[in-house]
Amino acid sequence: MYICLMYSSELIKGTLKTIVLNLLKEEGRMYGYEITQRVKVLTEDKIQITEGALYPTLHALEKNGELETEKEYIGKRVRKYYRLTDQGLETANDRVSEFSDFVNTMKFLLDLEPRLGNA
Amino acid sequence: MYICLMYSSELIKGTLKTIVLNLLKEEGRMYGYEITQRVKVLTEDKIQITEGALYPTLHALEKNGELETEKEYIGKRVRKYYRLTDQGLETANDRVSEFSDFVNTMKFLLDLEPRLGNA
DNA sequence: TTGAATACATAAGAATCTAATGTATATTTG
DNA sequence: CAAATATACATTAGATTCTTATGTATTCAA
Repeated sequence: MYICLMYSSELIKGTLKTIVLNLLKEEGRMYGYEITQRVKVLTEDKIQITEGALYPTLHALEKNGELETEKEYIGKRVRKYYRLTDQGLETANDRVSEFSDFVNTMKFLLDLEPRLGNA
Repeated sequence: MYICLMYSSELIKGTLKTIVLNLLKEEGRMYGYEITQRVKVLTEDKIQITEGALYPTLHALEKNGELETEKEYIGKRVRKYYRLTDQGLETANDRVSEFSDFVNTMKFLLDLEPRLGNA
């Protein structure tokens, strides 16, 4: 019996943007460190986003116009909150749809279940 | 409405080994070019494995003892058939289980459906 | 007061893929 | 029958994305 404590990084690759965009869609706004902790808790430690992976991704999404930021000071410590732009919301929806479609195709390919109708 | 002709390469990354190992598990033996064509047909062109991605992966899996090969000549043209070793079969099963588990976690995380019991 | 947690950031290197290129044989089509 | 397409292997430069490590600084708990 196969028990998985944490997914291979290989498997998670490429889903980081999808996860981040969707979390921001649900939560409204979040800051980086908060995202890493939220994902860790929600996935029972199976997906652990490192800061070295997250921050460059957030910066890239912001540069690309999907996210906008506002800084807040908690005492002397700065916190950078991210929220979706209109374009970011579109991208979030597209990414989740694409992932859902992809999973459907993969399940068919891996013979896990018959293909559902999503042509 | 979101229509997807082909998944972003980002999303597919990391699933190549899983796909290859599982196909070989189902088919017994296949050669490289055959794998690319089979995946293309089975996924209705949504996943297209390039040879530049496939051959290095096959070589790595062979080097790692997951696959073994036999050459066959079709006329003058060589064909390299791959099949799973015992270890490769184990890996294939693990990879598919891991993917299935991962999808379950992702669906919960993306709020697509409640988490199923696979702790 | 010292270690852990919070919170940001970057950077070198690894892994994996894309796109291009190369070689050669076989088949189809005009 | 010549030319284009398909079959079948392979490698390589470059891009992307991630891991691991490091750096800075504040806040909180022991």
